[in-house]
Amino acid sequence: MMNFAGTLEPVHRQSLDASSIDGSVIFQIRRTQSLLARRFNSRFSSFELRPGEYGILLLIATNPGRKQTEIAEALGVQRANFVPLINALERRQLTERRPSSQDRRSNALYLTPFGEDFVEEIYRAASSFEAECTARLGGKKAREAFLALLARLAI
Amino acid sequence: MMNFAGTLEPVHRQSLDASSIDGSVIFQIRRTQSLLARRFNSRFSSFELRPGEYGILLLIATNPGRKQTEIAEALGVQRANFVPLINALERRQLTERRPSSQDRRSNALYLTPFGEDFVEEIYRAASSFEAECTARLGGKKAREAFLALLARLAI
DNA sequence: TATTGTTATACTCTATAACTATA
DNA sequence: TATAGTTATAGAGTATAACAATA
Repeated sequence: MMNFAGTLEPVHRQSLDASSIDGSVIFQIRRTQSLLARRFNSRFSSFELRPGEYGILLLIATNPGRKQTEIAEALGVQRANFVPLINALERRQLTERRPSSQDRRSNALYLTPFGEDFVEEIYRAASSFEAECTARLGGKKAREAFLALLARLAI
Repeated sequence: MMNFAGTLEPVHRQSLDASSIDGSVIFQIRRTQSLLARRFNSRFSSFELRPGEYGILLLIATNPGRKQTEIAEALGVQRANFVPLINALERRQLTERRPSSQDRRSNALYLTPFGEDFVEEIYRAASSFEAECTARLGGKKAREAFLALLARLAI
């Protein structure tokens, strides 16, 4: 057969030949993303927090008072799927909805004081997680290069 | 608040400030992977083929006669979840299970002749998809660098 | 008419436990 | 006793349609 780095021939050895998928951007990004998500979840298991929920908290922290649709869109989550996520955070007293003064259709989202403390705490854990990623990548320059390549792919 | 590139302050402007998640490896790889998967699926919609199924076909093509567990493990899929995937491919006459001669517990996996033709066909589509990724990344050197960075992250 | 939040629903992907038949 | 394949099940994540309240 073939791979994406060049040509290929059939193989039948002791160890399985995975070069056809190892050289593929779509497969490798899928595998690495999946592994990183598992790593993140196990690291944050004590906080009972998934990457999506942490993203919501971060975005509300840096953008208090925005409506649900705006936060959801920035995260790439559809507004219908955002509802149970924000419900769970609200049930844990981390966030609150306040009726918007300008538009009575929308909810303005805020962190509670407890939520603020919580975000500060998990931010430290997230920073160390990101620092570990930076180390694996090979330093700050490699990290910037990696983020730039991800951004180019996503255009 | 803060982001992973440096320090941050609260913001409240017209457009939402997403720098806290845009500078994060875990969020950016998640977003890009999700976007690429959607792009792949829409590109391959005529083949009714998802990335995982295409991966199975590629691996069987390059490693005919291997047992299910080996193919599943190479893809990072658990053997329990592999069963419905290979069932679907077999129902479409793309692959077949043959009883192993050495070990009657295991199934040796093969492409059917029709499956061989099918893989050749979708390989052309996949190659153009990968070529498009290469172009977005900025050329072959950038692609190699990107795959190397993904591999470092996954260690 | 269009938008915000919501409910309901469905499909994929992933994770775990337990069963059977073989080894 | 361990392994290969299978079944069942449950949890995330994601997608679409439709509704009420409001613009």
